[in-house]
Amino acid sequence: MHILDDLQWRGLIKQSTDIENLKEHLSSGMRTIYSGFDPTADSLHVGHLVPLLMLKRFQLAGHKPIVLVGGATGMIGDPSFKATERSLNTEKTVLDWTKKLQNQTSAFVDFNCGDNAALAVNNYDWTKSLNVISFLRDIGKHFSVNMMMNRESVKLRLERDDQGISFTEFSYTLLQGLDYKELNKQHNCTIQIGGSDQWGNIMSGVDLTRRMNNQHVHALTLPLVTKADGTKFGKTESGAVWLDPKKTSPYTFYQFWLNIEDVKVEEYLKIYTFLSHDEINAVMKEQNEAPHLRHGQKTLAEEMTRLVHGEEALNSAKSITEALFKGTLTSLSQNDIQQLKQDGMPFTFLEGNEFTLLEAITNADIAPSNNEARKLIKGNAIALNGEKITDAEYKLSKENALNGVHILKKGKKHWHMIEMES
RNA sequence: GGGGGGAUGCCCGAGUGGUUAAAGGGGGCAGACUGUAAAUCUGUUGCGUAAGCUACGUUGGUUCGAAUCCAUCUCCCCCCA
Repeated sequence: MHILDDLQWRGLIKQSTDIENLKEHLSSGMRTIYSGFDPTADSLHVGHLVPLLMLKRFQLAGHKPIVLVGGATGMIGDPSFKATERSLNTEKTVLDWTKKLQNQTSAFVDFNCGDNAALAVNNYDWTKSLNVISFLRDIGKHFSVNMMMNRESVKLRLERDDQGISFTEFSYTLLQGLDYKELNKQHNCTIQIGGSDQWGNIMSGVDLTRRMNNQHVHALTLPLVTKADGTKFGKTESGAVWLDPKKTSPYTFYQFWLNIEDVKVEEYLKIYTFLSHDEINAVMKEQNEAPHLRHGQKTLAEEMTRLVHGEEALNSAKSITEALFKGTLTSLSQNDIQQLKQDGMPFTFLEGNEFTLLEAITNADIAPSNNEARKLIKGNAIALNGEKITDAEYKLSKENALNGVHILKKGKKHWHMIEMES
């Protein structure tokens, strides 16, 4: 099967330059393909995973991926579809984040497989020595401001009467355009992929490469992944779902996928996993026959957790899930509890040997204030060691603990372990 | 350089001297139903047990009383040059 047909089946193609041409281009040799990631935070999140895994898909199909981390573009800020101007991060921050993203991205493609081994680059390398005059003369001359202003991606910023756009952000697309042109020159890169919001920036590169390198290169964008309600995918109540286990624990990560809405399971299996068509069809057959068993969600959660955090972390995540949602808390052994703690269940140690429920909740940061904690307790939202408690003054001590700890549950699925002095 | 508009709670947004901890919507959280799903319905959403305290860009002022009036500063937007 041609890689493009597979991608099409997975719903991974949104827009592209002449698709027949691109298909032929991919069939007729090993191609070099790139995608860029700007350091806008100290970790990637599940949204970044789509293009990153796409690079991997191309690598598996025999092509050579380049993972670009935007040390330079990250200094400027991409205005595409952003409603407001962003404040600039300091040079030190960007540098720090750049390093972190470089480490993260390298886990998803193979840098050691011969001819089509992946390459990691940083656009800071070819922009740092650029001087203003040559940038404006050599690069800037190829861009029409009229055209740039017509871009859908900056329309919001040009039309809203309470928002503007700085020259800094407006110029962003020139830098990204330059990246493509450079990678084409240095590595004969002929395909760039990115989210559909990147179409404009990618086209800047396609145009610039044609003008400066006299090369016709390709562009391919991926659809924006959304939730069932149409909003952006990858957010939970506590923010983005990060790939960094220190920011989003493997257990939380696993749970995130396990909680996917039914109507989205098939879509995400196709977009995010490397399961074959047959495997996905088989999973969905089971899912549709018995949706309440959530075989689809389970498969998705397993595949993703294994991919991002590894087999061991997956097993931990599964065992916590098992203990919390299947068994009864009172049956947990001392060992199980140690395991839960190790596997990343939120944990707080309290100094003292007796606390009211209210104190325990606020001290463990389960609620931001006493007021909030009271509301939760009154609202029947708190369970202690498996039993609902509605008395804020209920006393927690060593005596009524489970093997030395208290396990608090807020709502349906937020757990917290509390240990106190003996 | 000149002229005009604006800054309100997580976000959008109403409010133009007291009944405003601040309408409405979104989002969040929680409850019911369920399958750790979706949809729906309900409650809640500054801090404080409470009295009360702190809040409407900054600082100061007018007033018995200000998010609302005046001055100042900061920032943003639009138009003209």
